[in-house]
Amino acid sequence: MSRMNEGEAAGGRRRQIMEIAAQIFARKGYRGTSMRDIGEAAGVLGGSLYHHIKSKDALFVELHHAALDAAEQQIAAAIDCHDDPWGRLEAACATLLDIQLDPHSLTMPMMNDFREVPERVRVALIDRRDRFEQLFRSLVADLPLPAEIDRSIYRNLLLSQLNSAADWVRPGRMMPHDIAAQIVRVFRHDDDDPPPA
Amino acid sequence: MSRMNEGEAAGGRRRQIMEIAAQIFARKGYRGTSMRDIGEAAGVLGGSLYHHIKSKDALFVELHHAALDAAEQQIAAAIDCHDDPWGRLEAACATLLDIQLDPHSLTMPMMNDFREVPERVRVALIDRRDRFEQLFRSLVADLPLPAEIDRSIYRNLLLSQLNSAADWVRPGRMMPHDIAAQIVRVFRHDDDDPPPA
DNA sequence: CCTACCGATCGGTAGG
DNA sequence: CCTACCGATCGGTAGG
Repeated sequence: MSRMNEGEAAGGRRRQIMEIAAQIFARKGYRGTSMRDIGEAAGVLGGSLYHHIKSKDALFVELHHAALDAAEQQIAAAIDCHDDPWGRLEAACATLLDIQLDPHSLTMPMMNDFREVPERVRVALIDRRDRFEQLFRSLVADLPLPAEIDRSIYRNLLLSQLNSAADWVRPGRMMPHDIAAQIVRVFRHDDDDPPPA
Repeated sequence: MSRMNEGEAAGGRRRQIMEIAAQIFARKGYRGTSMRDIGEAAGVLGGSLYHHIKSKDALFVELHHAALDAAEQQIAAAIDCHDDPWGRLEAACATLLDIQLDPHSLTMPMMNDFREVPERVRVALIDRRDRFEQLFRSLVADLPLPAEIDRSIYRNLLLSQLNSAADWVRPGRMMPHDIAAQIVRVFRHDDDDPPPA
């Protein structure tokens, strides 16, 4: 029993640190977060963190990858509940917004500012994000869009929308699902009924 | 004549430094840009810049304000050429994208990452940006949108779209005006002809 | 997990 | 505009 507690404490400790780090990164950005900040929030000195992690870079990349892994799973599950292409898109948007706007989700909101991250970190982040975006590539491919809309631009517009939502949404004033519904309302254009004048 | 050259050199020197700083800030962000970086690009040591500027904070705020001033003027001029609300919106989008995507425009592209900037700087930036966004508030107010679209969300979606365009647009692959046209195509929803089934 | 420290870099200044 | 420097802070390490 005491051995389990020790093991749990050690294993849980690393995860705890990761979650704390994720929240501070999300709030203050990569450069704005010092190892001493993370240590303070975890109740230890900055140097002590290096028994659990290899470097600040590695910590950040690991967090980013874990966040996208979790997001992919949640979105895939949400999509499966719908058959129609617009319903699937709205489910994906709502799930992603849920993640981006939940302050407890210790997840990805740092997905954006690639500019303040070291070069080697940036290539790892971009590579992972590109794979993530494949999911939306197929969602957009299934939409019955009018021919004059470029699907590549359309997908980028939609994704940058979802990524930057955290910058302007006032928490509590509107639910993520309502915002997702509004986004889909704006992005919805059907090709099926061109009124034969 | 030599006195004019001296005066021009001194006045032009400050402007030259501002333009150089703007480009580096735009590329590497506030925290990622050191005064020594700016100095190097200007051909002087970092400390020497302080004869022209008061502080890094003040320099950044001044650049931000000047960029928004210029953008407001250009957009206002572009809008004046159009009478129909959608044409005015597209002209505004095209002008703003021109500015955001032009690497020579030494303008605002740092408008976003408010997170890596000191507190007092952030409030100054946000305050100025809010005034800038009034321009789009009136543009959106004039649109004949369907009733089920929330104009407040609509405006925020559009603005975050324009702000983040620089993150995904591959320079040279598509002209800013074409992208603006696509954006307006996606955002265009008319209320005028609800087909009486 | 702490103490004690490293080399590097930062924004900024004095004095010329 | 430079030299020479300041105090602060950074990521990270050795040794216990």
